Amino acid sequence: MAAPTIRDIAALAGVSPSTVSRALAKPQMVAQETLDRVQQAAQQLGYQPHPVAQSLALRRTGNIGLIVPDIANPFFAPLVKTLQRDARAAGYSLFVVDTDEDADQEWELAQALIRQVDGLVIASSRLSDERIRELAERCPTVTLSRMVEGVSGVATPAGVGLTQAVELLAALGHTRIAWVSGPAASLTAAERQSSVESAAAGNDVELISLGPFSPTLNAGVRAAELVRARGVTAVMCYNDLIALGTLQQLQQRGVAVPGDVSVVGVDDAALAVLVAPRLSTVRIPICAAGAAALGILRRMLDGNQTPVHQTMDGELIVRESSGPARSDQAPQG
Amino acid sequence: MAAPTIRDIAALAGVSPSTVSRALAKPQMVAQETLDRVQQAAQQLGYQPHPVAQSLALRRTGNIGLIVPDIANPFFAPLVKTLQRDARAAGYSLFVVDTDEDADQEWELAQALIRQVDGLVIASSRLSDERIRELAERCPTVTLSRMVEGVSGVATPAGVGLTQAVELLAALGHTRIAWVSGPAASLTAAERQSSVESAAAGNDVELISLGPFSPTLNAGVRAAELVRARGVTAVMCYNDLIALGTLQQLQQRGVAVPGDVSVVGVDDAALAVLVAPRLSTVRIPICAAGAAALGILRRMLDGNQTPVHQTMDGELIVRESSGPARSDQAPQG
DNA sequence: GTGAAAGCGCTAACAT
DNA sequence: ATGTTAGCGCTTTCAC
Repeated sequence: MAAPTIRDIAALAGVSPSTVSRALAKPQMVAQETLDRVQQAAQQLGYQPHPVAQSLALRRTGNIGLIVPDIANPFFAPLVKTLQRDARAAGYSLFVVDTDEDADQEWELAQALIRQVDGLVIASSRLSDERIRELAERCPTVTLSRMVEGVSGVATPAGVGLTQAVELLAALGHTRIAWVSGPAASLTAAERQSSVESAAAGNDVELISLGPFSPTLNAGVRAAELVRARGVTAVMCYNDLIALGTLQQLQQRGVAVPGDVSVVGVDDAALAVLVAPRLSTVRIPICAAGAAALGILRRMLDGNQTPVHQTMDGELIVRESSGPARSDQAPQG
Repeated sequence: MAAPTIRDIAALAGVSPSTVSRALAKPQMVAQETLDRVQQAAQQLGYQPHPVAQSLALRRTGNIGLIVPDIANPFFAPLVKTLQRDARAAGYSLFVVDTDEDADQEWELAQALIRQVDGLVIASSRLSDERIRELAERCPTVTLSRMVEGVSGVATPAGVGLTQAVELLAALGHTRIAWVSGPAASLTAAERQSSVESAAAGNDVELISLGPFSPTLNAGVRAAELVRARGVTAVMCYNDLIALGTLQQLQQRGVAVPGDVSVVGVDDAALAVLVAPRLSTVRIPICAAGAAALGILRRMLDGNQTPVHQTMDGELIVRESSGPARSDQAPQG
């Protein structure tokens, strides 16, 4: 019943435990004949190496950790999936941790995680630069959608795409645009907001900032009411979830999209094409960026110590939720 | 730079390593004064116990494993999230593994996982009963949305809700209904199909079975075309993802939902309320069932060995994607 | 109440 | 090419 150990198979094969270890890990270091005996014994006993013991001896867990704010967010879910696959292909297991978008919890979890993994990918962290640096000192780390000086990272700024979005809306005749901002604690949110602000300024559009909002559907529903009250003809949202909630609620209220108001999101989550009208959005290449982050991490684990920074810009995907501004718009106060 | 060990803090506190271990794990077993010294030393050095070493010594990892077919599936994502939270609250970490809906990979991953966790929750497994039993023998296991004799599990059959759905559609005048079936390899798919079949038989409705289809949006898009060709007035789908794909594609093709055809899914994923019309669907209480499974698992880890079986039925949630059958429907061959 | 010693299952020098 | 020894960091008898 108890799982067989390396000693059991050593006994059965009539060799020493270390020979078994060698035979299994480095077959070419042992005589063919011994190899056969060992393999046969292992086979016979159904031997499986004990990863915990290996970890302790090797000082290497074979795990890599991934910290995300919200696994259930359709933006992060595909990231988790690709990273798990990529990690596995590289011989690692992925240990995923969901922080519930809470900085303190993120810190706690990271602390715990750090000892059980060989490296860390931290996506959209809410941690301060100092704390991230502290983690990075104790464990090879690469940040995703966040850049910290001295720590490897892959940034995925939405700025380019957001500017494209503002330009598009301006070209379509929108002069007053609402911006539904993200969580106050999120750096990404701050970044996106300032991108939109400067794009608006540069395109002569008046920007009405609403929020902060948590990055959820429900928040979007709430946002929709505020948007309606402001009488804008277009609304840009911190992310697709908010945008979809807004979109849905606007329609519920009889506001036509894009007839009465245009809606633009950020992320290009899978559901963006699922709603009617399909959502125009700034696509963030999160999976590609995640893969890049993993690549950097692997290089670090192979000894390359110098921090690497990389940037992958988002771009606007125009779909049906954006259109020309209503010309018969009610006058504003 | 290297993390402090128990010996470092022992040295600093002027006691032996074993005392440190006791002080940290069982404070009441050491003198108050020693306790203080140890705690202070630990504090000072920023000591964090090494979970891998603890695991090896304690023969207990503090992890529980969760195997899901697809993390990115909006049906499973919330499950992962709740389980992670619940597990953490109970002092465990959750190790999640995505099998990509592949039985072989599931087997491989399970094998690897089993040694790194104290217990296993397997959701919607594609494994054979024998293999699940084999896993259960080696590691406390509870199945979710699947029942295997001799292994604890929480079932979430859709049968009740599917029957309600067929009854509803029949009452609304639908006499020919399409069933878009799930993956051939999935037991859940087989179960649901037979539930629908008997409900159809019992309600005098003709059932057109289509498929198998993979449980994805894209599959639903394909299914929509088949559905159209069959000239039915209602379609029930293996899950919400397929249903949403179908819904979307039908509308794209100018087929009104529910005016021309009614659409019903299974799961009640978060997006079901996000599309227009909102999707009528059989709600599967997956999070509650997951929590129950975790509860059972914890009891097993606390020594309770006898297998527990539990069932949580799905129920129909009626929304706007289902309505009366068209009366002017084209005659069928 | 505390320390010494053994051991969790494996790997890695170091001998031979 | 193989066995012996020591050790990864922690816990736990077993003495004292």
